Parts: sequence; structure tokens; C-alpha cells
Amino acid sequence: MSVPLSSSKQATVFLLRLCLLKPQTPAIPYYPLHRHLSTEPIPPPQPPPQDEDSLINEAVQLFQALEDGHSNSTQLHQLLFSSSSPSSPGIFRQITRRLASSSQALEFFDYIRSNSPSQELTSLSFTFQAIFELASREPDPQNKLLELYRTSKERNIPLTVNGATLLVRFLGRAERVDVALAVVDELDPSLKNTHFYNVVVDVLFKSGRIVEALNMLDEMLQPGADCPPNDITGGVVFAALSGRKLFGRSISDEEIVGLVSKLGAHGVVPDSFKLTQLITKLCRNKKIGRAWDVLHDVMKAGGTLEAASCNALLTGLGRDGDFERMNTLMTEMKEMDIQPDVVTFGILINHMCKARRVDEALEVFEKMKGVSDGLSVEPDVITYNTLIDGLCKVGRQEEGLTLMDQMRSENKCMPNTVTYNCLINGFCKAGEIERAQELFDQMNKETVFPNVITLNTLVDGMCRHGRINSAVQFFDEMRSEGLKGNAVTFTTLINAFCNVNNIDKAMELFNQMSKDGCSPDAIVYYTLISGLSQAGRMDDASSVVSMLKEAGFCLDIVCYNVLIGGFCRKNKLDKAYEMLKEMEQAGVQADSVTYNTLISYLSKSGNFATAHRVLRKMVNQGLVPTVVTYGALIHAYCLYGKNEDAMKIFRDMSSSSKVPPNNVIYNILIDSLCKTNEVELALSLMDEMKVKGVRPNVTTYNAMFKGLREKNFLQKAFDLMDRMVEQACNPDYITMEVLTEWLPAVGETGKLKKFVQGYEVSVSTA
DNA sequence: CTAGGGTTAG
Repeated sequence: MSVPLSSSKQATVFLLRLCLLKPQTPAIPYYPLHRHLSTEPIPPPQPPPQDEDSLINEAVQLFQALEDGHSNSTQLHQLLFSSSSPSSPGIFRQITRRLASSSQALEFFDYIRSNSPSQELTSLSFTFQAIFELASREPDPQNKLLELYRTSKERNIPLTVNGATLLVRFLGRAERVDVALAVVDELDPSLKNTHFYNVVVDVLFKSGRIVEALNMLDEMLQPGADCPPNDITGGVVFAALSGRKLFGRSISDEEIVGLVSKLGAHGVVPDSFKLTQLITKLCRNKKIGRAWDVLHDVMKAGGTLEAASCNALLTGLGRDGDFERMNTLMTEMKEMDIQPDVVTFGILINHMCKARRVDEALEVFEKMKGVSDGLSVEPDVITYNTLIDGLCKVGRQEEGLTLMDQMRSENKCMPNTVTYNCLINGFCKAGEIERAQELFDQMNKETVFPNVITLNTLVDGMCRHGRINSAVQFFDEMRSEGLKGNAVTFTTLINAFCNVNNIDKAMELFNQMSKDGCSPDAIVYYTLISGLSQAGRMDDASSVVSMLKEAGFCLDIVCYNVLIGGFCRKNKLDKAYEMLKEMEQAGVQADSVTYNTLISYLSKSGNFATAHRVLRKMVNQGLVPTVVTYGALIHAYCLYGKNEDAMKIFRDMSSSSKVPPNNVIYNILIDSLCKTNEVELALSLMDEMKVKGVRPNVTTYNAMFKGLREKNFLQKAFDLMDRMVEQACNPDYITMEVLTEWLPAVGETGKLKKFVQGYEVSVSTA
């Protein structure tokens, strides 16, 4: 690098070199890398050598005296500009730094310029930087710096990198991002360093200028770039990724993954906390693959991983049902010596339970406690609750109870409200309401306080097992003891009353809700609309729809389907079409259930042409006919005695459109064929079911028995009776009715007895 | 870690 010299003095040459050589020996050395960018200070000036120091002090005093009018300029002039003075760019900057204010410093700057017109531009740049530094420590630094920046431009003084950095930071704080960007453009590109880029990127992110920030980062991230990213760059970027955006667009998940990857290639990785935040965010946005990539980029870059980050990813993978990758990650954790914690095991156990793989969950549970391979992890109340819930959900509530005893004795871990809620739910679902109530009494004795979930669980249990009045009574008792219900309680009761067709009571509860200070949510409305539609009370359903809208809720697709189905059943096709039109206007797309409902009612009312037209529309909308679509048409053709048309559709669906018929489809056809005395054809369908692995159920057998009885095909009936027993398919009252009316009449009471016995045996072994 | 609703074919 060649340096134009204005003085022949050796010292000047030396100092000039010191100032200009970069980046190998920058005037301001590279700072140690701090973690916190915003507090990263401009480094303190190097103390000058002794003789220089006294010269600087003398100059400061002389200039201040000159300003105060106590002195003339001769002495200072001599000190600074005579041929014997060791004057240098560094010297002017040092003097400037010690002046009283930025305004005095500006005057000193002008003094130098007027007394030494041939002054090096570089020297002036550094002196001006010192003025910026002074201003930055004075009151109202932002406006002062903006003013000084304009002054520097008027006087054609190029910016130093540190001057520019200072300006960008303060202009950013003053929200003058455009001026800051002008500073960036103006700075000689060869002067730019990583620290400068870091400040610029930080300002851009904080002001929501994402595109500019990413472009700036791209410059740093180019392979072989002059200013590679450092840990501070990482701090700036990772803070921006997790920070909430108040303005500007946010950074897309793809951009996040790209940045982590590119920074990782430079050895810059987020700390454990930031990494965990990032992964959680990506998983919440259903970008599990992206989250996986981020974690593995950091792994590859050699960053330290903690269990928390892995736990975040495991949660996402679990929600995705991706057990394979969960296993892979666990293996990787082991390889990298990352100790799983109680949360890690909790996640594994939870997802195994949710997949109803409770025995495997119990294995993991034993493993975490086991001291065999190193550190054991103590299960906590959440671990126990997860397992107890898992056991209860698969009907193993007795084992759940055992586990509750175990947590008390082995781990001194006391059951809490959740523990009891899980068990109470387990016994309720199993229909053991008394046991559930016993547990409720027990928790009260142990002063584990029931909450609204306990209440709702018991109310639901009672309702589902035919004790609606007990449920209402229990609800009232709890309310008098201070445990209030919520929208869930009311939904449960409203649904229960709708199911027993007690619409008046359901409506009464709905009206009571608001009086009790419990505002209905959308689900309460949906439940009531469904109940009313099911009961055929479409006018009432419509008025609840109006109330729902008044309350600010919207109908969703399922609710529209319910209403359309209700109107169809009432033969109010015009109303059904009205709903269709309304949902279209509301931007709710009809789904296959909507179309199936219409097709079902059109074809059942004999309107096959319209049904097929709707079917074509369904396909045009990009929806695929389902087994229910075909079932509706097949059923209707059968009802109208058009077995051949039904069979044609049946052959169609299994061949061309690849919708395999299920037992409902076979049942419709077999029933219809038997009723029209085409029993042989029905039997061939039974054979086909066997070949295709479709399991007949009691409906299938009942249809066949009726058909076989008409033709008195005894042997075939015996064959089917044997198969029923083999398959442990329970006969129902229709089976028994048909067989007891038929077999004894033809002298086959023995076969009937054997059948019933076989059934009893199969029940006891099942 | 725990509680509520609604569709379509038999």
C-alpha cells in the first residue's frame, strides 16, 4: 500500500502508517469479540507515549485559552505546525478527544484546516471521527451526530470506518435508517469491517428492513468475503429471528434455516437458548423438517447442544407421529453425550401413550429409572400422570391406580389434581361411575382440590352412562360449594339432553348459561344446532344460527353440513341450496361430506339425474368421491329395485377409481340381493369379501340369514353360523329372531343350541 | 400431563 506523504518527518511517516495500514494493522485495532453487541464500546484510546502526552495536554490547554481569548495563536501554531513538531494525524485526533465539547472540537478542526491547508485528508477524517465520538457522549447525541454528519459532507471529509459505525448506530436509534443507509453507501468499501457490518445489520433488523439486512448479511456470508461473520453477527441475527416484528415483514422460515446453515459454515452458531426458541418456533409452524435441519446444522458446526433444544425437536416430531426420527435423534443424543432429562423421557412416554403403545411407554419409564447405564433420571409427577393417563385411555385404569400407589411409595411424589382427573376419566369411560365417585371422595379427603376439569369429567361420565339427572344434580352441588362450571360443562349437558331428544331441557340449559355468567363459545352453538337439526327442528336451528352470528361467531364447514343434512331430511331442498349459496359467499368450501349429503338425499328421493350432476360437480371441484359417495348411490339404486345399476357402480368403484368397498357397501348389496331372492349372488359377494379381506359383521350375517331362510338353504346357513362363531361376531336380537323362527321349524333346534353355546364359549375366550 | 361439539352410506 502506498501512502502519500506530506511531511518528511520520520515520526509522521510512522504515525501515518499506523493510521492507514489496514486491515493488518488498523489504527483502531480489532476488538475482542463481545457477546452483547449493543454495549460493545469503542475501545479506549491507546495512551500515547509520555512526550506525546504532554504535547497533547499542552495543545489542549493552548487551544482552550485561545478560545477563551486568553492567548493568541502563535504558541499553538508553533507547537503544532512548526517543522520541529511531531505533528501527525494521530496527534490531532488525540487532542480533539480531550477537548471540552464537540462544538469546540469542530472549531479545533477548522483551526487545523485553516492553519494547515495541505493537511492530509486521512488525518482530517480521523480528527472528525474524534468529533463524532465526543458528540456521541453529549446530550442529544442523535441530532448532534446528524448535524455533524452533514457538516462532514459539506467539508468533503471522508468517513472513517469507526466514524461511520458510530453514525449508523445512532442514526438507527433515531430511526433515520435512510440516512444510515446513505452512510453505508458513502463509506469506502475497502474500509468496511465485520464490526461495521454487524452494526448495520443490527440497525436494519431492528427497524424492520429485513430485505436490506439479509442482503447485507449475504455480502458477509459469501465464501472468501473480507468481512466474515463472527459471534456478534450471530448474536444480532439470532436475536432478530426470535424477536417479534413490530413493523416490516418477518423473516420466513426458509430464510431462517438458510441463515443458520450459512452462519454455521463460518462456525457461528446460536446459543442453546436461542436454538431452542428457533426450533420451537419452527415446530409450531409445522416446519418439522426445517427444525430438524437447523438442529443438525448446529451439530455439524460443532455447537454445544443441550437437552432442551433436542426436547423441542422431539416434541415437534412426536406431534408429527415421526417415531423413526425421534429414535434417530435419541441415538444422536447418546452419541454426542447429551444427557436426556426428565422432559426428554416425558416427551417419549407421552407420544408412546398417545399412539396407544403404553407397554413401550412403560419400558421407557423403567429405563429412565434404571441405573444400569450411567445416570438415572427421577420421574416426576408429570411423568406419572402421563403414564396413568395413557393406561386409562386404553382401559387399564386398574394399573393406573397401582401406579398412583407406586408414585407415593417409591418416589414420595404426591398425586395432584391431574392424577385424579386422569383416573376419574378412566373409570368414567369404563362405565364404572361409582369407582370414579370414590376417587372423587378420596381426593377431597386428601385435600387434592377438584377443579372444573374434574367436574366436567364426572358430569360427562354420568351423562354417557344414562345418568343425566345425577349429572345435573352433581353440577348443582358443586356450584353451591363454589366450584363453577364453564362452557364445557354446559356443552356436555346440552349434548346429553339432545341425545335423549330432550330439546327443551337443552334449550333451558343454553339459556341458563348466560345467566350464570358463562358466555357460550362456538362449540356450544354448534352442539345445539346439531341437536336441533338431528331432531328435525330446523326453524329452531336457524334461530340459533342467528344468535351465533350475533355473538360474533361463524359457521364452519361441519356446521353447514349439519344444517344441509337437516334441511334435506325435512325435504327442504330449497333451504339446503340456500345454505350452500350462503357458505359459498362466506368463503367456506364445500367438502366431500357436503356433496355426499346432497347426493344421498337426491338419489334416495329418486332424483338420480341430479345426483349424478352433483357428483360431476364434486369431481370438477377437485374432490374425490369416497366410499360414502358410492354407498349413497348404491343404496338408493337398491331401494328403487335397481340392483343392476347398483352392481354396476359397485364394479366401477373397485376397478377404475380404486375406492375399495368396505363392509357397509357389501351389506347394502347383500341385503338388497337377498330381499330380491338373488341369494346365490349375495353368497358370491360373501366369498368376494373373504378374498378381499373385508370382515362381515352382524348386519352382513343377518341379511344373509334372511335370504337363506326364504330359500331354506340350511347348509349354507350352518356354514355361516360356524364362521360367525369363529370370528367371534356377536349375534344380535335380529340374528336370534331369524334363526329361532327358522331352525326349530325345520327340526334343527340342536344346531341352534350349539350355535348359542359356541357363541358363549367364544365370548369367554375373547 | 387432565375435560366439551357437529357430517355422509348399513
